[in-house]
Amino acid sequence: MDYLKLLNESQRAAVLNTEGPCMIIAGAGSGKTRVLTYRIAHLLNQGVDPFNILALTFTNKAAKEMRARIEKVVGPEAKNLWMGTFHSIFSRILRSEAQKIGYPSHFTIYDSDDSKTLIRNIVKEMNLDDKLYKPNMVLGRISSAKNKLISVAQYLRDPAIQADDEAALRPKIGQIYKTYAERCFKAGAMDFDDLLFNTNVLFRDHVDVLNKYQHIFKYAMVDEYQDTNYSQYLITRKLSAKDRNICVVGDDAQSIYAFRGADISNILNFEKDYPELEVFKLEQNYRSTQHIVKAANSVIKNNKAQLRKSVFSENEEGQLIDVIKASSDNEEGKLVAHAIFEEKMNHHLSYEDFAILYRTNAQSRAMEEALRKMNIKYRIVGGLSFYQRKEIKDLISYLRLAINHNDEQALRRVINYPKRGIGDTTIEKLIVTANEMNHSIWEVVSNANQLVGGRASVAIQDFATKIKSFAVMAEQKDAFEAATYIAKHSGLVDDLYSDKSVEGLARYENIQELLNAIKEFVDDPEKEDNSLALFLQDIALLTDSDTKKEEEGEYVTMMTIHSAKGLEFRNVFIVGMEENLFPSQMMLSSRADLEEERRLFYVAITRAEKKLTLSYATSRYQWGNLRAAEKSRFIDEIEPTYLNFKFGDERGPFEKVLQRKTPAAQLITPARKPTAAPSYTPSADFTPSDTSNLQAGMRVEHPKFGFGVVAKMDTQGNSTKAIIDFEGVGEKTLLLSFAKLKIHA
DNA sequence: AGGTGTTAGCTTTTT
DNA sequence: GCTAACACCT
Repeated sequence: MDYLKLLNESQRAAVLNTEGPCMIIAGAGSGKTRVLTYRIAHLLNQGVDPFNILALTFTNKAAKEMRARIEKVVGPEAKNLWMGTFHSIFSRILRSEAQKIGYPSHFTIYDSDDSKTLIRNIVKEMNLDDKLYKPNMVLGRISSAKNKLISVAQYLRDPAIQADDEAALRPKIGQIYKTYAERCFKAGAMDFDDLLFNTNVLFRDHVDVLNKYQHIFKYAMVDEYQDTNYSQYLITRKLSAKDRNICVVGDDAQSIYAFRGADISNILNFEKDYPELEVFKLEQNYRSTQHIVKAANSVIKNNKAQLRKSVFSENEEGQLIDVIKASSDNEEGKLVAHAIFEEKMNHHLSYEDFAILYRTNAQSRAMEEALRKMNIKYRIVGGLSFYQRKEIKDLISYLRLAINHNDEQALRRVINYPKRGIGDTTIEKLIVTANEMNHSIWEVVSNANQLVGGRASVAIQDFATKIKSFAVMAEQKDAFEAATYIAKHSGLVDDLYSDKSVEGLARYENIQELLNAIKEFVDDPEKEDNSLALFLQDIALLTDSDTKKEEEGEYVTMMTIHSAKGLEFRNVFIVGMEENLFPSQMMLSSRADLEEERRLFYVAITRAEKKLTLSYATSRYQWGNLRAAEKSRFIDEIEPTYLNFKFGDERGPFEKVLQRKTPAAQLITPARKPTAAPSYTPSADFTPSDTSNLQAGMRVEHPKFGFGVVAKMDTQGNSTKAIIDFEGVGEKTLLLSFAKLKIHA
């Protein structure tokens, strides 16, 4: 196969330039993956050993695809490449070197749920205000510190950081970081950021290890380089310091992960680190029509911060970009569904040719409903992954605990599920004891006979024995046998099986599905290690898009724009083109944020090959409330010559209810204000009234919210809700059968 | 200790 | 419109 003939001049030059540092600036649709693929194939054909090539991607999917493509060119050799995400490659390396930095080789990887619960627990233990120290916020702060390689000690020492936290009225974040890190370490657990952070620690403190991997990775390639953070940048720099054969591929216009610590200056740093650098630019877009490419260019030129680059297309001019205006999110769904159906019929397409992209996962619902009504099959990428489901997490927690007894989050999850008489107070006690003695919780649990008195002691000892027996199974049997055994003997299967409700049945089936997945893993002939430990390692870094199997048949694909990066579809619909949604409200505060949002739009546009459609609605449900919406500024940034406006029903539900003289104030809930302390103190003699005859307009008193007026009553079946506008608090929806209300004449 | 129902808070995006 | 924590009851 003469792949060199399949490349244009600049692509070929990039492929042939295998020695020394190299940067490929690749515009959208310019054949970047193709270049990377052939570059690796070329290296292999020149006799480079696949074991000496490291290729880092951003998603498992991208890695898998690339490996498959290389395999087509060079054959099974491709299997031996070091190819994967930063997180998966370096967790693999960390496993084999774990002892050097004080971790067990079977360390657990905490997902963000684990991290957040742990932070929530710590905040509570430290008696801090959980309104101020929200897990998301605290974790974000810790995460960005780790991505910049700021250790706990440095964090506490740094006056600028401390001043920041104090100014934000959150001076204890450093302390939380400290406790969080200690607890993770004691639990033998690393979170996502630790995988990169600790890789840096490993390479910094163990030169021999660094040398070893420098020697292994003679050639390194990094895809989506614009999305790397400092921690990742430093890893690649260190690894390629010896041979300097590093090639990075990126497009600053598609940098959309700054929120996760990605730093565009890594590209600039790169030029400084390697003055002998060769730069290649891929500017011809082979994917999209001229209209689409030009529209994308007209959008991105509104950004100030960008590298010089001009993407062009020599494809057909193509159709104009349709803009659909709908009156509500439901109508938007309907119009999009119809448009898809028509396009498919008119052009004899498959549903596989269509993708619906949105800014937030929550937007998928309206689309789903509309597609279902039209009998159009769809598939959703992202959102809640299979491994995030409760019952799955429960079983996984048992498995994790069998492999790593110190895994605190797993232990807390299952120590009393199914119920075995170890209640909250007992668990509380265990934790306090563990913290006092500077032990992991497991150490307290497994020595319960000496450390814990009372009735619960026996239950705890039973639990410990059980876990130990699971560990034995995990060691002696393959993953499937061990997992099946654990599922049964933990009592989890019985518990689910006894629940005969529809949901209970679904949960039971999910457990079956997980066991099937483990069976598949065990049966894979290419795996030489079938252990449970390896299975857990494999799934810890999987995302939803990696999990879903390709189903039979034709499906419209739905996903967020972030997960669409790197993909292409013949017809693309970008929905929810509204102010405060896209661009997101949270990104309007700074120029940099807005520019990232604009790059995101650029990414979305350039996913389309032949036809692009944008849509927006003038009203939309958000958190169960109807809210007015406005056309996104991004639509106006596209040069109008490329646009074709279409309008749906001008008067949608929003306008209609408005005309039915319902006060607008009731329909449009203003953005949530910072909770102002209500100036109400309950009267001592508060006695609830009989509320069975409560009606709109009545004045009532609530022990917590104070005085208010009933705005609306809402009866559904046998439950009645009252929507009450409380003074100084705002609207609350209360279930009448439970709310304590006193009626004032 | 355990179960039930209530309520707050939330959504930006992902490894 | 959903989830996870909380409060109250048995």
